[in-house]
Amino acid sequence: MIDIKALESSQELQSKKTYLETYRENLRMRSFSSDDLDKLLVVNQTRKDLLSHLESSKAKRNQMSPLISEKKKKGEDVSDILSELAKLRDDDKEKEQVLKTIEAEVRLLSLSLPNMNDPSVPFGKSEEDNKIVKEFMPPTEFNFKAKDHVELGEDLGLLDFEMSGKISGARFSVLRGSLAQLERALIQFFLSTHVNKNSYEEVSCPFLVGSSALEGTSQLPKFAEDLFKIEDKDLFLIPTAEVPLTNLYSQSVLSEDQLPIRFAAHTPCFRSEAGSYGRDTKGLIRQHQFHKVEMVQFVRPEESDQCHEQLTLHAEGLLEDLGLPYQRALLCSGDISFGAQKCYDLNVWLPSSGTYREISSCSNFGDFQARRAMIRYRPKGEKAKPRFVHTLNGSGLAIGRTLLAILENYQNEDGSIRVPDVLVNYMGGLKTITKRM
RNA sequence: GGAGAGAUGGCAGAGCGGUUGAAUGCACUGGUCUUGAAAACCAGCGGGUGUUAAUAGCGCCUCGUGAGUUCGAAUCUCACUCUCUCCGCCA
Repeated sequence: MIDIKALESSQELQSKKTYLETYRENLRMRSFSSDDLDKLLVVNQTRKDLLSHLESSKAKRNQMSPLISEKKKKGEDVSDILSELAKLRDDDKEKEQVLKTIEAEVRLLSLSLPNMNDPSVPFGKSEEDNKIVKEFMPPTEFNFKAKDHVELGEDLGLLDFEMSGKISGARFSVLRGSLAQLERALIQFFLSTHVNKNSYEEVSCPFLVGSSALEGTSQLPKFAEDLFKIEDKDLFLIPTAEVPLTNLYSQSVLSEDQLPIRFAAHTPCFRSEAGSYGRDTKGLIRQHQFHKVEMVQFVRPEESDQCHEQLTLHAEGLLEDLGLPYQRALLCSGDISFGAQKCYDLNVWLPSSGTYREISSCSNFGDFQARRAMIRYRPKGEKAKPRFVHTLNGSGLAIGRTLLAILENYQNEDGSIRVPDVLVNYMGGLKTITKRM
C-alpha cells in the first residue's frame, strides 16, 4: 500500500518535487491511469472532513456523560441531558454509516494503487525495455539438431501430457521415473543450498491461504482472476510461497535484533493463467501447477537494497552451480509487478527457442507489503516507535522451468540427458537419464 | 461432526456497566550506584488515527471481528472467526 500521508504532505522530496508529483510520474511510467489516485485524494479529504465533525460531536458526548452520574448522586434531574445525548448519538450513528462507506472506498482505492519505483528502475513500456545487467556463460550450442524439452521428455517416456490431460486437463503434467526424481533432486538441492550456505530458515507452510493473506502480499483485490479459489470458503491455492511466508509475520511487531529474517520454502504453486490462454500452451513453461522454492526476507529499511542484491545472488548461485546460461534483467517501469519497487528477473537460456526465459524473479517490495500486512519492527533506542519492515522475495528457483532448462541444455545427441554434476548425489549417483524401460 | 472452555498492551496475566487506556510481572528505554558489567533502586513505557512544523500538546478510536442494548461497555446480548480440552472419524 502506498503512503497516503506522504502523498498529502506538501514537503518536497528530491529535485524539489512533492511525493505526490513523483508518484504521478511513477504511475505514468508504469502505464497506470492516475484516475484512482485523483479519486483517492478527493475521497480521503471528504473522509477526513466527516471524521473531524464526528469526532468533535463524540468529544462533546464524552464530556457530558459523566455529568449524569454526578447529578444523580446529588439527586438532581437528568432527563434533559439524557434526551439530548440520545439525540446526539442517533445523529452520530447516521454519520458513522456514511463514513463507513467512504472508508471502504478509500481502502479499495489505496489497495489498487501500485508501488513506487526505485529511482534505478529504467523507463520502459514492456519486456523489451528491460535492461540486461549481467550475463553468465554463452548460450549452449550443439553440433546436432537440439530438441525441445517436450520431445526429449516424451521420447524418454518420462514426461506425459496425455495422462495429465486425462485426469486434470490442459496445463498440467506427469513426470515419471528419473524425471520425477530429478524434480525432487532440484528441490532438495535448492533448499539445502539456502539452508546450509545462505542461512535461510526452512519453512513448511500451508498451500491454501485466506484472502487477508493475499491482500497482504498484493495479489488481492486486483488479481483475483489469477487465483484458484476453493468454492464456498475463504481459501485460495497459493500462487507462490511468497504469500504464506510473507504473511507469517502479518499483524506483528518484531524486535530489531530478529532482523533480517530469511525464510526458504518449497511449495507447489497454483495459477489459473487466466490472462494467457494462447501463450506457451505446450510443455512445462506455463502450468496451472508447478513447484517452486521461494526465498523471503524481512529486513530493516536501510539494508533492503543490499539484501535485494544478495538475494538475487543466492538465486543466481543455483543457476551457476547447475551450469545453466542466464541473463539478469533489471525490469523496466512497464514490466515491473504491481507491488515491487525494484525487480530483477533471471532468464535462463532455452536452446529450443533460442531465447532466454524467466526462471526467477527477485523483488524488493520496500514497505509496500509491510503496510498492507502490518509487519513492523521496534527499533532499538529511546522512544522508538514501530516501523514498517521491508520485504523481499525471489524464486530460488522455479523447479519446472529449471527442469526443462536442464533437459534442453544437457541433452545428448541420442536424446539422453546428462545429469548436472551438483545433482548426481541427489539422484542416487545417476549420471545420465535414459529412456524408461 | 458432538460437548465444553477461552480470546485483554511486545509477552505473561488481573479486571467482568461509570476517573479502566486498562492492576501486576517480564521485556524494553533513561537515570542513580559501579573501573566496567550484573544486581538493586528511581523514572518512563501499547497501538492507530485526526489536527499540527512537530516523534509537542489536544481530540477520537482501539481489550479477537462484526452488529446490538445503554446517557455510558473490556465488562451485558447476538452472530462470526480463531485457539484449547474431551469424544467420534481420519493420514
